[in-house]
Amino acid sequence: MSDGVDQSHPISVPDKPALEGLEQKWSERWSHDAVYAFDRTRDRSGVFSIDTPPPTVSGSLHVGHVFSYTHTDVVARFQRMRGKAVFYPMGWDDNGLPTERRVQNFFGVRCDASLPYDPDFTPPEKPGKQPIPVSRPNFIELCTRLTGEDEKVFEHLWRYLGLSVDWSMTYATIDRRAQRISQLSFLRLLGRGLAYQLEAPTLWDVDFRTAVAQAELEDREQPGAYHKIRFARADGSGFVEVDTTRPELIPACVAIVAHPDDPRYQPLFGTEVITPLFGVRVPIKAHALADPEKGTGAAMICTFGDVTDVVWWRELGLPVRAVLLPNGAFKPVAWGEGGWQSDDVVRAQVQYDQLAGLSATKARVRIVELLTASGDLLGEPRPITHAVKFYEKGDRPLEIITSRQWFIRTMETRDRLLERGREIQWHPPYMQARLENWIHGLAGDWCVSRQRFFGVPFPLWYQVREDGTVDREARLLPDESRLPIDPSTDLPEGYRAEQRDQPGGFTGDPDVMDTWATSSLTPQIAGRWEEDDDLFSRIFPMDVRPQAHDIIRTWLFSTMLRAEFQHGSIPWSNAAISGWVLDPDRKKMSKSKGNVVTPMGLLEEHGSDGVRYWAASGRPGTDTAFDPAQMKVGRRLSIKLLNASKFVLTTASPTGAVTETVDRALLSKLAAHVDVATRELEEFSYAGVLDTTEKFLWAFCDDYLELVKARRNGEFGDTGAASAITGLTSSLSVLLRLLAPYLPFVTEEVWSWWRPGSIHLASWPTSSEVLALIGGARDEAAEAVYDDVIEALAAIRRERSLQKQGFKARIAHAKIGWGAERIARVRLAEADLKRAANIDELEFVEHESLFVEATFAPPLAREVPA
RNA sequence: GGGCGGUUAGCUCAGUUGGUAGAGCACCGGCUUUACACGCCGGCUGUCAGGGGUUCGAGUCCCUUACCGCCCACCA
Repeated sequence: MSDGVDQSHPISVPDKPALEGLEQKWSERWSHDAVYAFDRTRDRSGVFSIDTPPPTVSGSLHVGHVFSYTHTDVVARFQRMRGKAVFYPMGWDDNGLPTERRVQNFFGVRCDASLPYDPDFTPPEKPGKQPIPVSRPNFIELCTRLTGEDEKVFEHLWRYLGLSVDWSMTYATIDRRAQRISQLSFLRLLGRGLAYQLEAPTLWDVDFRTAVAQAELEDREQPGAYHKIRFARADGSGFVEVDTTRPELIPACVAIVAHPDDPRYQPLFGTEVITPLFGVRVPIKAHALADPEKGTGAAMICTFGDVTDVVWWRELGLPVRAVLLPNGAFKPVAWGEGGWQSDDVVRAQVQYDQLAGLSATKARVRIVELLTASGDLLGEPRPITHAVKFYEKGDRPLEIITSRQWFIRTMETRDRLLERGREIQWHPPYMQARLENWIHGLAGDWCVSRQRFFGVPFPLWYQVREDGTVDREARLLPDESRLPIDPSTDLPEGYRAEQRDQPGGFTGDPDVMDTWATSSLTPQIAGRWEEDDDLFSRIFPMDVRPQAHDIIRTWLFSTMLRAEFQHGSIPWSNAAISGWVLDPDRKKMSKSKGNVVTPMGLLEEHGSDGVRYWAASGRPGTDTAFDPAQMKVGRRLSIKLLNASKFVLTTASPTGAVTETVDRALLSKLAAHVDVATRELEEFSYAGVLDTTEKFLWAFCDDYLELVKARRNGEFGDTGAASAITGLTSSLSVLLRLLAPYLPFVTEEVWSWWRPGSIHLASWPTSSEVLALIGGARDEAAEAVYDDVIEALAAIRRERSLQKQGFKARIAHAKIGWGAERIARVRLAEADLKRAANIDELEFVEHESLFVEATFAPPLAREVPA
């Protein structure tokens, strides 16, 4: 054999092999022996690099993680055995809102960015009723502390599952390196004009009080109601009726719009109406986005009720009349001289003051009362259900609020990214459509700033004018060598701490980056871009990005964007998209649905190999049902492997030339299987390979083992025995290595009985290695014999079953009828067949189709020892 | 409304370039057989979602309908 190991290693097979404890035993050994250490001396062509998804540590790991990370690990182990140096880091996504929320609840604190750092702060033992305000640096310390503990739990689970990660290369999305690279990349984009700051209407979560990006939206069906409102025409000639679901935004109304071809409104374009309650004159405008079918065909444009309002506002050149504060409450407004204009400022003030301070929901109730009283609400509100945009982590509908935010230019790069998407090999291929779909639907540049705390700060300051206002154009940028920096504590070059927030001084940018602004740089972070360029050149562009399909629009897309900007290339050559784990009732598994299956419990119950077996049977991109039955099957396969190995290795010598037809056939078939398996694994088709290899192993046990058992034990002489022993041990070695990526624990255990070193560093089997044992080529004649022998054996077994005879019952005389050619073939393995079928005398007769007659020896014969 | 998947045995799913429908689980029957009873042997199970077309021949290719799921859009 050419698996590159010492043949003289002593063999030691346990009496009662078992799976229990293998996870503990081997995960410790692998760690101790650094089996999965990345060899950074290899050049790019000798490396297989993986852009591991960093799991969110503030959530808990669930079955879905075990599922998809197993897929990646199978591929990693395959590539390692193929001889690649596998770059397989683990990252932790500990940055962002989920962590903030967890820290707030866990410690009972609240971040107040205006407070100074308190180096002696310790959180209370138990969180109090009132959250304690802490400074941003203190808050970040608490975040770091909590995520550090979470990460230990995660790492333990991953090791127990058997992920072949190089744990010395772990990163976190909030660690110094991730911060430095995020800030460095941002400054470079800023320098090239690819990042810019703009005051503009932005999607805004009023609870988190932050801007959010298009990619973080989701629609939710919400109850609402159409309110028919009348607007008096300014010339007194009647009313214009408008249906709205947001009557509370009437004070924010800046125009009425209808479709340019709508004959009902054509005569009115260019005229004015007066808003009810507030008496504001607003124009009637024409715009193609207005839908004559909706409501009355005339819509109220407010600043801002939804994203269409923003389009109308921009394209029609309308003024801003914003009423909402960042916390979602109606802001105070002064009407009249120097304030907002109205035909009746006294009334407007009286009406508006009843809304000021209220949330949108409460204001809606109040304004309906006011409109009813004034007679401007026509009829009853008509309840409807409609989709409303939410921040995916939020609880209240998004508002649109004008604020100053950082953006990364994406719109002009869209076509380039579509091309780049076609350079990537997608697994499965149809997932590429998700990316294209998303890119085609992009509505604007990527808003990357968040008004939060636990994230990567924007690395810059602004000058404060002598009048105390901030000059946003007078940016103070740090030297790249200082990164990472926190502008809330670090100082811009040439300034003193006392000048912070003082007239003539400076102030730090208060925002942090969107979590995807950091996550989009995982290849650069893991590969230590601009820190260890030698390493980076050996792993980038990476080989594969494994991820789920729901974050193609966020993580996959943004990573491609950053790689395009930073390197002018794709970030990886393959995208391996995993599906979800579904409940038995076909719903996505989630904690909120009360699926309390913990991964560790599963691993302990079914064994890591059993769980991995289930996971690896899920094909790329395909949602897979959570199925403990499959884990049991995997466990049985593992046990089978232990027992079959025990049988084979109990007599592992002397080996010799593979002379017997049955042995030659098995090896010939195995060689063909190895070729297919290798080709498919190169294409990430791990599930099919597991399926076919499992079937091969099962047939190996049930048929081949039974056929050669007696011969192996020496019943037909030394030559036949040596042939069988070579066939058995060689194919076992190959089968173990084929299964090693899937069942790393049990295969390692068996390997340790007879081979030195780890199976996971052994070479992947090749067909030439196997064929070398039978003269270097497939033996198709032997394979044909084998197929016929198996068919005959099955027929004999069927006959035995029909006669309700146990295996110990000897067949004194058997007659097989079959075609002449097939009889001739079976005769080439007659001795093996007779012994496997427990036949004393075997007679062949020519017959067009296969039949078997069996005369069993009298029951007395059962007592005769074989 | 646009896009993408899916629909095959009671369940979970395979079915490569068209060529007599498969596996595992479940179920039923038999078997203590020196690797394994966590096992072995055997058996039962189908209008391949519906309709139409191409073909000597369609689960497979084309058209169409229905249903399920996901992504996106719609939010007056």
